[in-house]
Amino acid sequence: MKECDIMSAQNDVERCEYIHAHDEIIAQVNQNMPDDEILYDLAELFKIFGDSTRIKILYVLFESEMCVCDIAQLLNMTQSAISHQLRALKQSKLVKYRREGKTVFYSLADDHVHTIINQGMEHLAE
Amino acid sequence: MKECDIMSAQNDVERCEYIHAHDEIIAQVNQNMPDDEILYDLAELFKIFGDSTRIKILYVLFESEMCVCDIAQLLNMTQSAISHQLRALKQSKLVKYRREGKTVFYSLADDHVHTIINQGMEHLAE
DNA sequence: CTTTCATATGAATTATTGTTCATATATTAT
DNA sequence: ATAATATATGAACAATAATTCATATGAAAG
Repeated sequence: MKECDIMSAQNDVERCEYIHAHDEIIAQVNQNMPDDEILYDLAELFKIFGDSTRIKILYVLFESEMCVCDIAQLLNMTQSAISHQLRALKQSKLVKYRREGKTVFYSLADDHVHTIINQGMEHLAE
Repeated sequence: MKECDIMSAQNDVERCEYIHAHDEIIAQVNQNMPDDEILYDLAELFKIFGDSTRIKILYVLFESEMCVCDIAQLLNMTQSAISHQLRALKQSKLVKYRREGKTVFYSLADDHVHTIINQGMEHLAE
């Protein structure tokens, strides 16, 4: 398969008879749609909020910074499970941590977490 | 295994020697933590945002209501894939729809979608 | 330096999820 | 009725992800 065939194959989607969206709208979509890479990252970020264990961890951290073991006990889960999830939260920069001897204290990284979760809650409440 | 064993087994989590969180904090966490069912629903909601195809659909709908086929063409995906994802968005009440003959037009349900996505974008930008 | 405690991590397993394919439903036109 | 078009949906498959288990790392104490 030649390169140009790959490109044209990409455009070989089923088409409906009438396109309802006007050219103006299509132009606006193309203009305002962020790059694929950014949209991918955005989805990855929301994926992090899409697990009840991580949501619970964030709720715990709303109250105070806390060490891994305390979080595990509060949520009645294993240290390993919590540690794995904290890693995900850390990689998304939703939590930060500081070490104090053997203990590692985690806390919320910034205020977007609050806003995002609150908006989610509001949406559910409707 | 007796019932009471199941109950007590639940509390048989590894414990660290020192609990750092003070009683006051633990009480606050227990008080402010929503019910498990709500936290589960919240995670389910964010799961919907956690897929780039659905994010793209939402971005398209930022511009205008649109029919399934137009969305499929704009995103260069099959009608079936888009329809499946629209169902997920519909079930989470993130989009609504109206029928006009053979065509079904989808649009954003409320403004939480904007806020949530914007906050996500802001977080990424930091 | 060895032991102990808190945390992190790799591998395996199980569960979930997105897309495709085939087909069903719904609406309009012939 | 029948055909044609737009959308929806069930089943299968492939890809991801959460938890567990075993073990590694890192820090403090003996």
